[in-house]
Amino acid sequence: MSTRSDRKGWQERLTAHIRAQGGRVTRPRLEIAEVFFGMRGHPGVEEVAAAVHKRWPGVGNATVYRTLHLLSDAGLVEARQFGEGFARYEAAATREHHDHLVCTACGTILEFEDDAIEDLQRQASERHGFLMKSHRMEIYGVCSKCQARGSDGPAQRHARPRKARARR
Amino acid sequence: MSTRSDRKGWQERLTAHIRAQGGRVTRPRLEIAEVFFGMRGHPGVEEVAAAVHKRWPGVGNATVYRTLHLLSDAGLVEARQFGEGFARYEAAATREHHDHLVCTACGTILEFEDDAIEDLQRQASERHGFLMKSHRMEIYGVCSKCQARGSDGPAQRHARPRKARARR
DNA sequence: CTACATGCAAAGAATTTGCAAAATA
DNA sequence: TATTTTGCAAATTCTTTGCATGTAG
Repeated sequence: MSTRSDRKGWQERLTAHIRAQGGRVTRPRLEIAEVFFGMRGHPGVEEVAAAVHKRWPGVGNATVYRTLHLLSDAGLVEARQFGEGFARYEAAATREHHDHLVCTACGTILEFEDDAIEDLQRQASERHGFLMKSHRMEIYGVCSKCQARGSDGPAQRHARPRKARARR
Repeated sequence: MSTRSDRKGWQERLTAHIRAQGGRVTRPRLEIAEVFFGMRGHPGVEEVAAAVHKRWPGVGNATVYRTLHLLSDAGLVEARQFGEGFARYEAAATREHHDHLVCTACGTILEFEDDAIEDLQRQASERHGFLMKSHRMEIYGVCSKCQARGSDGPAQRHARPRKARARR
């Protein structure tokens, strides 16, 4: 059953959300959403903005930030923090809930779900009197490809953030 | 057994680490470590700096940042990201491993450990061919006190970061 | 027409870095 | 004394905001 926001419905869902707030369904908003939902992976704002500019030059970065927030408010998108010092976004509610496996060597991010862990998290919350609202979990390690390739090396995530490739 | 870095050993461990790098055991470094290990909770750099200044005015913030990194390299401290847009630190290796329960109403951070979850995380990693190096998990919700007090409200963590109380 | 949205540039916040002066070994 | 550190301020990086102009409804 149902809290679906798959590749089809974002248009209507977004329009509904905007109208509900007395807002306006504008060209840039639709363009940015269009591009975002066409992307794979967990792009950062910068990546989204670049993709948008490729198809619709003239759209300002501030609007990309603002629209991503809008999509987040609409529940169509979720912000993630992988400890890199900037936010990454992903389409929301693709599945019930999922966590991430982040390869510290190549940066690949795999998604996975585990109901047993979900249950234990809920139990742990209750054990401490918490009313669980949400949770996040990331496992950092080396993916099979990098293990085979023997590259345990670079792309240090975790710990000391804000240093990932500079780009200005 | 033994990867202990409790209230006693940080002095020697830090000194050893510094000397091993051909570095110097300086006044500010010891002062900052002293203050940090005397603090409770998961202070952000700002809080650490404030506490340091109270006892040793004249220490620059840059040095606090640099020393916290040093402590991290020495394995005495761990950086955490609770999605607030800034890093929090905690003394490392107090226990085997633990996760966090973050109250979205009052900001309290509780620690807990759960071996069963640890096991499942390892299993999930293996299932996807990952060599797990580390992992982090946070549960966001409302703590018992806030539930009783009926405050589900403010202190929005998660999602839209970088907006938490401004202080300059 | 009128309120909301956009773009641009400036403002902010957290963190890093350059450099001359200070301190350690 | 030779280097490493420190402090301060300036620079960076990501994100938010102010404001004049553009535009959906």
